[in-house]
Amino acid sequence: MFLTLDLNSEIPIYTQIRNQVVMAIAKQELKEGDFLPSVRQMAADLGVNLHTINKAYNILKQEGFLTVHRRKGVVINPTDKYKAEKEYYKNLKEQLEIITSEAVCRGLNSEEINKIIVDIIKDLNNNERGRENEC
Amino acid sequence: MFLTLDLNSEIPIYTQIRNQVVMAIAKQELKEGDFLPSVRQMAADLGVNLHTINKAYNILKQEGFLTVHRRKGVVINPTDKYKAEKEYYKNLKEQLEIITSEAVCRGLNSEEINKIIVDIIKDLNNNERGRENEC
Amino acid sequence: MFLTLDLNSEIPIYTQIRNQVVMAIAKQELKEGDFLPSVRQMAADLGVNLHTINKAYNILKQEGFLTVHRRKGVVINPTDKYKAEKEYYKNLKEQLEIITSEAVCRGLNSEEINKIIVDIIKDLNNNERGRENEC
Amino acid sequence: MFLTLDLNSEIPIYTQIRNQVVMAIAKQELKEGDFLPSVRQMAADLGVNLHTINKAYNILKQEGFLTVHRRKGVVINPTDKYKAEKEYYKNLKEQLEIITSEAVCRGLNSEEINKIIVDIIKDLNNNERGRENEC
DNA sequence: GTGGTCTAGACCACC
DNA sequence: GTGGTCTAGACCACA
Repeated sequence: MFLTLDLNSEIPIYTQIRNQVVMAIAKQELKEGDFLPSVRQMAADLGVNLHTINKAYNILKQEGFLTVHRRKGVVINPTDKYKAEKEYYKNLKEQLEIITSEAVCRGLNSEEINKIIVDIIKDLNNNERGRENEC
Repeated sequence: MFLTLDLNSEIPIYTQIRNQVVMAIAKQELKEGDFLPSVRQMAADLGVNLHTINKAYNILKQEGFLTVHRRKGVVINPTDKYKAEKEYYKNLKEQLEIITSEAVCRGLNSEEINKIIVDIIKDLNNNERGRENEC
Repeated sequence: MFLTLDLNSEIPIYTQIRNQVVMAIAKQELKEGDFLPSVRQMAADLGVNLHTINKAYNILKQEGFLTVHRRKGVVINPTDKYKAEKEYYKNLKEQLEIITSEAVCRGLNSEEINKIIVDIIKDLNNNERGRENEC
Repeated sequence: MFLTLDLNSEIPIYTQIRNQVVMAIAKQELKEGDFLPSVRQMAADLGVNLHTINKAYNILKQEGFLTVHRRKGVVINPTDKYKAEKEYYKNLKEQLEIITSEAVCRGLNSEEINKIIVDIIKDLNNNERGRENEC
């Protein structure tokens, strides 16, 4: 399983799960139509409470990343279900403003910050290719 | 005053204050040696409790952005007090990994994200120049 | 419980608590993974306010000595979380310069001061062995 | 003048002054019978409030380090006025217990701590000899 | 008048 | 039940 939790982190467990699912989609480890373990299954796998998994799935559902079927289980949505919209852009910009401002304060310049992002995206793609070669 | 709060936000008030001070430093609206309003003054201005401001100031103090004097009040530190260090880089990368992953999921590519950051930094500098011209 | 407060002391209560926890770790009365009483529990035990305990715990957390979990409570960290670093050495030296200077003024010599420290460390170890024998 | 203040420090100014006078006595920069500037003079020299100097001098007087004469001014006492007494030992030990405990927690051993103290005392003596050669 | 400490009591997020 | 946040109000230390 691709999920590793840090139970000591200050980040709520449900947020960690949500983030890792999103990162897995970005790396294409999870694609449209892929199933996620049931709430009970994942709760058992990770040794956490049902409610915690439930909350993580509900957030991902609300964000458009997946659909929860009563019977079929939890399925990753096609990408058009979570295309960036106006509100997302606004939110993204606000988050980046805060992070970028601090980075600028601490002496980083535009290129250094961009390099970090380019590296992150390169990593996402590498992982993707890696798995494709596996197949 | 440059501070605007969203009391309904999930982001704690003291974090909002902390973020806005950091952004003001990035824009050079606040520079080395500048004073911030006293704890009581800012609490009155913003209509929040004194302890909330205190917490925000203490976080900024701990992060190296400012110094708190018993008598003189609160002063912005010189930039060398909050230069990026190893741990900050690690933290920054982790934050950007999560944000970037979601952006990639939602169909943005490297250039689009970088453009957002370039624009943010441009804005920071514009504000800076704007104020300098005022003088 | 190993904590005794002097409410009339000039030393803030939260500092007294912090110091005693550190001393307990040095004596290995508290070890990695051990739990501390919950904020409310210790506040009740000591007859002080919850926020005072909270502040003590947060200082210890910031110093790396413990981790605060939302649900599980407060746990002592493994020793590698609070290994001496450069800044700590500088700070330690400054503190010892002041104390040592006064001791020298008052007629103590190097050997006498060192003997005090050797005795203190011996005591720390004795307590440790004592408890091990108990088991 | 041997006094350098850090107005940004969290240590109260009167404590800084007190500490530096004690350190100067330890280095024998100040000896029995030496005069200190008057309250007004030192306040002017350091650019601080009269009350601050007054408080520092009163603490030093109470600790036995100096005598304040109405007319003659402020004079360093002979060493027998501030010989270590029982209460001082108790206090010293308490302070060192806290500092040493933290040092032990952070991985220092007895020899490392003692080396720091030996070095400090060596420095005190070096300064002393240095000045004697000046004469 | 400044920040620092402490108390008391409330509501919320997490699990 | 745990810690986190926020409020309200008090007293003290510093300068």
